Amino acid sequence: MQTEFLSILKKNNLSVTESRMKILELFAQANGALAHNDIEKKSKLQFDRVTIYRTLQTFVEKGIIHTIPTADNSVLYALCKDECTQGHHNDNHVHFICDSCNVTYCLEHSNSPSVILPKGFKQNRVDVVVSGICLKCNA
Amino acid sequence: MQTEFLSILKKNNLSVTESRMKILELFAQANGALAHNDIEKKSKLQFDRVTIYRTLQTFVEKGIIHTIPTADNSVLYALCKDECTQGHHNDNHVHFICDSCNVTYCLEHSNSPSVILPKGFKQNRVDVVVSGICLKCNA
DNA sequence: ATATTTTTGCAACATTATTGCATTTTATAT
DNA sequence: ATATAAAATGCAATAATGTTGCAAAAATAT
Repeated sequence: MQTEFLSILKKNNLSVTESRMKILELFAQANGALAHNDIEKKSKLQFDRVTIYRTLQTFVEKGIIHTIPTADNSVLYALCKDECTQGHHNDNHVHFICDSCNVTYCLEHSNSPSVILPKGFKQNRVDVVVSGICLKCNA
Repeated sequence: MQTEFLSILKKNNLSVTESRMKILELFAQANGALAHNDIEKKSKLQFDRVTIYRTLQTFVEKGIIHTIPTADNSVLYALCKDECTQGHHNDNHVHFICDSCNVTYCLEHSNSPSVILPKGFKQNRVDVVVSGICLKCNA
């Protein structure tokens, strides 16, 4: 596990630091997406707020994590799959937010459906966010 | 126009106040969605920031406007169509954010495609946000 | 082992959002 | 039309969130 995080950082030409390793670990442990605040709580007093902001920003730039749009103003982040590279995210999958437990899932195997746009509109990227009740809460 | 705003408020059992009328007007004038901050700027010094927060919140609750998810942390609001009622939004349409001019459109006639979820997940609502180049910027 | 580069923590600051309460405005009942 | 009740507003205080510069510390390269 640790070695996996290590190779992620190496692969992206990032220095291996305690905070980066820890934050990668938190994402791996989480069964869903994390907000900045979640990370802050889970790593209580371990490192500065600013470090978390900067780490998340770096990870997004490098294509290690991606942001998930939400209707409220919270910014969520989740681990990207291998196909993501710097400057190009391949997060063309559906995100699911559970109304009950509030966990956000990346549904890797539900590809975003294509949308028919009016004439003159050129599509660049599509985000699909479904909300409802997740597998666990439904049981 | 004024009478329309008035009936919207009446219909929702809301007192008719200057700020509410003005904010409805701003939404009607805008060719896209508005952020809290847009409203604050456009109504400079007319009313308090807090009033804007509260008005937006009330409008969302009543189903007069709806929020639009965005990948950055900004919260956008747009007028709902008639089918929306208190507690139930019917904003089942695609939102389009122009990467160039940053205007957000509600594409009323592009219905959100249905998404196939994994077993056990129950769908409640779908938000589709497409980004790209809009009609005006494309010309 | 040392020099260079990068990251971190701290402090200060900016922006965005929330709450309580007194005042004002709007709606209601006479 | 006026008095009363109900609701909305503005202000102040506070909280939460996000950003920047810079010195100290840690990681990498030589």
